[in-house]
Amino acid sequence: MSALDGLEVRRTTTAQQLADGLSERIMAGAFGPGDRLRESAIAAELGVARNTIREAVRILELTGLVRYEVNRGAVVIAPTPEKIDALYTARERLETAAASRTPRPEQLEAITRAFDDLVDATKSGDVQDVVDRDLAFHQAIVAVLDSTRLDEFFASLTKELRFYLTVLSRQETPDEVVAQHRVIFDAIRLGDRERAVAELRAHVDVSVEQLKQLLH
Amino acid sequence: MSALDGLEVRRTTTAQQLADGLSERIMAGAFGPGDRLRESAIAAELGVARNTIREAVRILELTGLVRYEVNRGAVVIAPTPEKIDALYTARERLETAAASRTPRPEQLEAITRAFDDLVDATKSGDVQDVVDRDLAFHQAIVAVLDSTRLDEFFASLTKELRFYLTVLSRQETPDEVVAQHRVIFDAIRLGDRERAVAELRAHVDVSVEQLKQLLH
DNA sequence: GACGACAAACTGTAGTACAGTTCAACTGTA
DNA sequence: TACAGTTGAACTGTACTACAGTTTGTCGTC
Repeated sequence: MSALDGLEVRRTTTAQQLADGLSERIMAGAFGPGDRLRESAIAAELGVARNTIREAVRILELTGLVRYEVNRGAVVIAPTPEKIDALYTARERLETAAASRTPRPEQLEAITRAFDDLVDATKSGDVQDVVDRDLAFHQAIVAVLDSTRLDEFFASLTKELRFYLTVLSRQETPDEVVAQHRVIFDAIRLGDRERAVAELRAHVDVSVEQLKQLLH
Repeated sequence: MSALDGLEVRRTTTAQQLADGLSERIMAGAFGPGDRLRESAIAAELGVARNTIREAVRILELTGLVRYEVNRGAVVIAPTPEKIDALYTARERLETAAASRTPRPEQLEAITRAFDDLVDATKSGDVQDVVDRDLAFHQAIVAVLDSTRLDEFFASLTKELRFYLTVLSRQETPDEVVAQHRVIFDAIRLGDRERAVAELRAHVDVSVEQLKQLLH
């Protein structure tokens, strides 16, 4: 332990900080799906140059939260049934692939912790927290694949999904959430991979249908 | 069929075109791994403004070919043993997940076509072409997962990989290439999923070792 | 040969300018 | 009233200039 542990200079650019900040705001719903990010307005409000904002938004594009349209600038992504399907299909493939593997002890522990956290969260009743724990549980499952690249990719899917969930403010009873995840968790814990895969598949099917209904 | 089919206006920005062009050059080896992309030099040479180049490079970042370092600008990604491992692990997980599924007839046809193309390419002796067909074959396998998002993700891995392969100009006899892929293809064609998975795994192992040796 | 000062090259950011595009409000017409 | 065409404000895409702060290579010194 050095005396300088934790000390760190501000090794980041203005554009990066802006991107992080904007990302947060978008996730919190400050900009709705389909909204345009107007460069001059943001630049003026935050007191930075327009090209810096432009760069920040390009960084934001990396995370998938906005996309560029020619002559319209950055637009916050909006959920469509097709996008929801594509998102959940990818999730389902990754999670079932993970569930077909035998987790290492520490991976099983991580999944167990994630499940316990989820149960706790449902008791507290904080909807946003439940969503986060829910997604964290699934991330822990994917981690069994032992691939950082896939972890990252899944995290980006999760980020998109979390955004959709936020803006759609899904309503689900905590008991349902726990029940659905418990069967998955039990199957994994008991090493019943076939059932884990089947339950995951069913869980994803239910979720995608619920979500698509919210879009009317 | 409309009378205007295929008619399209040039709906793209300068920055996007620059990004495409730069991507091509990098892939072709005009910039080696670890090289910096100097903004003013490129801007001057191409007769565009520096901020346009900056934007183009941010777009490039999306494809994963370069990454930004604070105060050093854009740097072409360089292969390290860890990166190679991470790349191949992700590939292996996706491909084996795909190989555990039963392909639909048209997917099997696509795989067959890809394999035939690969065989043809080895006969012609064009190394770059062989690499392309090789990767296309694997992409066809991943397509069995039926997920556009995963297809895209795999394509991005492929792009990185192809770049590494190009700069390392791997040498392998065409016969070896065909033989390795034939066992995989045969297993898939015959519906022997277990063997397909095993052969894919072995193939990836061999490739990653070869590639890591090239890095010394 | 290691060290440190110095200079050159470059990035990060600000700010201004302007042509071209989008979009919504307005206008005239059937 | 419905609709086509026009107009103008708002905004994007791009260029150019400027400068502080950082990195890096070089050169002289110990």
